[in-house]
Amino acid sequence: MISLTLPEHELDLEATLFSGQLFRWQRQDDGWLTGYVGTQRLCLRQTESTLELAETDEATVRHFLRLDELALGEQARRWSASDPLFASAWKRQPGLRLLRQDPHECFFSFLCASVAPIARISKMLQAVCEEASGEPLGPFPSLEALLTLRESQLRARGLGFRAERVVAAARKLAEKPDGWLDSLRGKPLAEIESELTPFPGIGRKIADCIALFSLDADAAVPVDTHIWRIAKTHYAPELRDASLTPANYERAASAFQRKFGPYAGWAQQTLFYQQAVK
DNA sequence: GGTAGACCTGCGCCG
DNA sequence: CCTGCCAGGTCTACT
Repeated sequence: MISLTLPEHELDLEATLFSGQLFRWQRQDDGWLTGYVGTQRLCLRQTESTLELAETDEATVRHFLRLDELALGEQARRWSASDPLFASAWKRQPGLRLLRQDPHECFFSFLCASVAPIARISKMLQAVCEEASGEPLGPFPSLEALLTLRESQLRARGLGFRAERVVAAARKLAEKPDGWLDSLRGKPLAEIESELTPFPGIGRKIADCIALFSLDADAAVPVDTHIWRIAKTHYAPELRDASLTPANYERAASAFQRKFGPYAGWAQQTLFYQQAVK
């Protein structure tokens, strides 16, 4: 087993894993948390400023948690100094990081996420895994396995109108070259959005979730109903009586990006958490 | 460019 | 116990 010591407020593992970025991690006995990044199983536990790893190599964990890429504590101090709303959200819940997920799982996770609470998203994804691979809690099924799924089968498992989208999106993804989704990592956000939104069931919000949570687009701000409300009341008051049209989505996201800069997506996650999860 | 409806379902929630 | 509404949106048909 490996132990890492982290600076204070650099990571709150539990809050991070259950902040609605991903939906299939499990709480085990003794405080261990387990989940997959691609086919690799991770087993993590945090006690105060110590992070313990089991069954897992350190490099994989650092890459997944993005530990060496952003000194979150310092960044949060600067954001707190310039914004009272962020300051209060961070004070209540420091250490909320963004993770680097497997784009494949992230793609299908957020395809299932529209108008569903987190508990239901988890349940739907577990059903998808069980139907495609027989293992509800195993690694996320490959595209080949997902291609065997039928809409009727997924509807019977509670996916609702998302069932058709999952089947159609998998088919469309299969037409792309191998590794296409991974190759989007690091591309400009606008390019990622224009590549993803043609997929059935993927609009701008879900494209931004995939970009932010798995493709390193740190400035992406997925404007859901909660972030929209925060934008209207705090960062873009001129939108107070507006509705969430595509043009206003852009204005809201831009307001966050002006306020928080190239890592606006990270700030957004802390604000979102206070509003929607906790 | 913007508005209105439809679309599945729930260890759901409130009255 | 039951109706009605809401939940991390997207898409389509209209104005």
